[in-house]
Parts: sequence; C-alpha cells; structure tokens
Amino acid sequence: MSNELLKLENQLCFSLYATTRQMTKIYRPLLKELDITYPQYLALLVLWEVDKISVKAMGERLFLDSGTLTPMLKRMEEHGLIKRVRSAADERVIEVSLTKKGKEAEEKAGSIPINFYKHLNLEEEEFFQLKTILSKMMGRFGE
Amino acid sequence: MSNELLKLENQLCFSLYATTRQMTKIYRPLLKELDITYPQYLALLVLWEVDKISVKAMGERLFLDSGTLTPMLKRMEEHGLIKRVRSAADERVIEVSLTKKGKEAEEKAGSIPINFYKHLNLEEEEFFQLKTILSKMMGRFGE
DNA sequence: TACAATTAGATTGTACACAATCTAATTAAA
DNA sequence: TTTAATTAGATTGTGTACAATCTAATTGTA
Repeated sequence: MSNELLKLENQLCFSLYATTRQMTKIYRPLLKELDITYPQYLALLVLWEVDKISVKAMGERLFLDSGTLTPMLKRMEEHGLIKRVRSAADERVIEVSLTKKGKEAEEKAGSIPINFYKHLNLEEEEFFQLKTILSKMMGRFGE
Repeated sequence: MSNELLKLENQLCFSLYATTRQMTKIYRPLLKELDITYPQYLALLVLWEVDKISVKAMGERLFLDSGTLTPMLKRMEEHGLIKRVRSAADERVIEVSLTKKGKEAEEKAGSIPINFYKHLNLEEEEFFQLKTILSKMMGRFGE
C-alpha cells in the first residue's frame, strides 16, 4: 500500500471520527428540549422498541458496557425517564423500562429525525451507500 | 418522509457512532506501544506534517476546542512527546511542536495504517465512496 | 493615547467511553 | 451438595468532548 493510500486511510478514519462528532453536535439542540444527550437518545430508541430490557442486552445493542451504561441509566432515572428494577428471577439482572415521561418523550422526539435529515441533505443513493459500507465495516470489526 | 426512512436515519447515525467507536477500539492496541490514544495520534499526525502549530490552528484542523486540546496536549507534554511554548510575538498563543521522542514516534507509527487497513478490508471503491460521502456531510454541517 | 472589543488559551462542570477490577448471584462440575 | 467457574452489573481511574466562563494579551477606534 502506497504512502498516499496510508495518508488517505488516516483521513478516512479522521473523517469518520469528525463526522460523528459533528452529527452529535447537530443533534444536541434538537435533543435539548427533551433534556437528553445523543447516547441517552439511543437508549430511548431501544426502549421505545422493546419496553423492557436488561442492561446487558441494551449494551449488546448499543455496543456499550456497564461502565458506560450504569451511570448513564442512573442519570436517566434521576431525570424520571426510566425505571431500573432488579429482576426477581435473577437478582444479578437490572431490568430497564420506561416511565410515563419516557413514553411521552417518544412523541416529542418524532420531529427530530426530520430536522436532522434536513441538515444532512444526502442523496438517497448516498444514504444507502453509507449505511451499507458502515455495516460492512462493523461486520469486519467483529471478525 | 416515511416512518421507515426515519428509522433508517436513526440507524445511519447510530452506524456512524458505533463504527467510529469500533474503529478507535481497533486502533487502541496498535497505538498502545506508542502509549497514545487515537485523538493524541491525530494531534501527532498534524505535527508530523507542520512541525509547529498553535493550539487554535490545531483545533481548527481537528475540530476540537481548547477545552479538549489544552488538557490533552498537557498530557502529551508530560509524556515527553511535544513541547508547548508561549509565543514571543503574541503572548496569548501557545506554539505546539514535537520533541525528539515525538519525531521518533513517526517511524514507529509507520505500520499502524497498514495494520488497521487489514482489519478494515474494504474494496477500494467503497473506501472512496465512504470518504466522499463523509466529506459531503462535513461540508453540509458547516452550512 | 485611553478604552472597548476581540482573541487565545485555561478552567470548570457535566457526560460519555472503556479497561480493569470488584461483588453478589447463579450455574456447572466434581 | 459443596465448591469452582461464570455472569450481571457496579465501581474506579483515565481520557476525551464540549458548553460556559474567565483571564490576560492584543487590536481597533474614537
């Protein structure tokens, strides 16, 4: 691999890194009215789908471990968005679920993707190309 | 925009977010022998190019502000990789430059991109597609 | 030349990330 | 069944990110 490609490789990783941070920066004001951060929004997306889930299972979906999730979920609990209840069947497990406020947040969040999409303004083809390539990369990483 | 696309949009942002974290996770062991993190590696990439740069100018390249850079550069200084010298011409400015150790690190880092690229294993076409789309997104964000 | 506005970095406070370690609960194996 | 291994989550420590604010230096302007 030539030096030029090596440099590009660095630029690619940097692009990925920089674009992700810019993306969360766009999300920030949109999520502000819900008083949540982007990672918290991801946790809510999971809960709006499944209604109840263990910390471990959520971690597997979001690729985050308990070191990240435990304090974040505690903050979300303090803000009244979720409940954290220890499972009776297995006392090691914490079951995370939505409060009324957390469920209501789903409606308020309805307009967020549209607003974000406006900023993004990608061709539909590029949209799917990007998603395809990123999925491929994620798959490779696991190997 | 349909609900399906909204969902995809979320998946796209999440893919970006997750892929970036996985990427830095791949880098971590490669950077370990240099005893640096991925953001520190980016700072070194800049310095391997320009040899001397202000904190502000580095921040413009990496899209990071002084709140992030100041402590990170101080850590890198403590580790003997860089020097931070206040400019004589303008006392507000800190000029960041490489130490001998920081320059030597460039050679040690030479094999890192190749190693990373092995993990990535993308087609060259996908590689450039990805870079193109990310650049486009970055451009849009600035608007 | 004074003095207001701007600028570069530093600082403070909050929130992820994640490796490493710990604890308590559960499961597997001798 | 007793103990060893495993598992879920919590904790600790380090390192980004970034908004908001602060300070000192510089610049622009009346």
